[in-house]
Amino acid sequence: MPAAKSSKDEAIDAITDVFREFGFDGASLSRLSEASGLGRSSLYHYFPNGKDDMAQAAVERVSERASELVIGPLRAPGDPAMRVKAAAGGIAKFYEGGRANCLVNLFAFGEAGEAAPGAAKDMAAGLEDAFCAVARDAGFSPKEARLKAEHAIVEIEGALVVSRAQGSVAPFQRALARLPGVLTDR
Amino acid sequence: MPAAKSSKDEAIDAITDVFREFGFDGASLSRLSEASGLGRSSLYHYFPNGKDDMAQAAVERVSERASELVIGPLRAPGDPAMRVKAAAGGIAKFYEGGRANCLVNLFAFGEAGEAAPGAAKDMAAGLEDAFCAVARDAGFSPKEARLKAEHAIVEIEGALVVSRAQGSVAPFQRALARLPGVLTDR
DNA sequence: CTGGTTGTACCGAACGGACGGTATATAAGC
DNA sequence: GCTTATATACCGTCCGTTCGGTACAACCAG
Repeated sequence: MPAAKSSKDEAIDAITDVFREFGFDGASLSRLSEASGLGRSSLYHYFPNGKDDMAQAAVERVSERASELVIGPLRAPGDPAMRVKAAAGGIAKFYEGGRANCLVNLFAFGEAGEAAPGAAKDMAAGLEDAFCAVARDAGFSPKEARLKAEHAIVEIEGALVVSRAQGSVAPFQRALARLPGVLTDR
Repeated sequence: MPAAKSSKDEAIDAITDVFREFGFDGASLSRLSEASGLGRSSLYHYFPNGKDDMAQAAVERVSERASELVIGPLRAPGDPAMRVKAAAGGIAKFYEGGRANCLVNLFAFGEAGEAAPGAAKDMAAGLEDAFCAVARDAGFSPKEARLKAEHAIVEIEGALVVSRAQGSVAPFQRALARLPGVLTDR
């Protein structure tokens, strides 16, 4: 099967972009409809529970990309520092070089139900686990590795906030450059 | 002057809390009215330009607190590392131990005009300048100090995001503990 | 092959309600 | 009486959601 993208599939891509740009509240049905090319009621055909369903689909889509781009490289064999460097490249792609926002941050506010923020949190937890495993491979104790993984997530989330506030991706790029040190240096 | 708090002054406190909890879009006039104890008309009496005025007042209020609690200690005389430790205590208070959110992050989304996000950005810039000065006192070049200051802001913003997502202030507390190292260690 | 049924994809219009904001009137303080 | 402050009622707009309905393909009975 050549995977012939369904129109729902394409809609999810568009919807995801809207959520990442405007957050949950800011992603109005009008915007979602326009971006996806589907009428309001068509959206409800695919997502019977409305915005919450759409947000959840967006998180799932984003989680898949995170798995491919970031967690994959982290789990690959090889030198931990090199794996982190590869993952940093994936992170840059994932966040469009620092221009895109993180759903974990975005869905923490607004009227989103429980499902989407929970799923976003799960995705972050998966990422932290992968960071943690790399730190352990670099020789750190489980406790140390867990802290280093948390530190890495903090740097990424913070860099996204700062980059967005300043309108420049430079802080994000610098944070990515720090990442190998954060995770593998004593 | 015993500063006899005006009713507008008290309203700003309440309004600020609402913005910090719900963000710009989430801070509806109903919520702002209820929290401040002022009717709609009174709010518009004090803030003729509506929500944008209120948001700007909130940023100003918050900036004052940041000056007292964080920038003040950073500018005090003494050992740089000690000054950072004192400032970390101020930051903890400022963010209610990690429970409160940062307006720089919150106002970067939603329908806020230009003024409030701009003012929030200015506050962050002031904070970064103060961090930068400490790093220079610790012996770093202007360029190095600037990067360290940015790094410090990144850690704080990121820690707030992670703490909020996880519903625990522990990541924030750990980031604060890292702060002296970030700013003064070679 | 045909006519009818069923299911899927999709749409525009409309709903009730909440939104940010305004107008007018009343009341209190100097 | 004038300014300041607050209440009531209302405005138009947009929100998320639902409704009624169309277009079309697939299936199935005769």
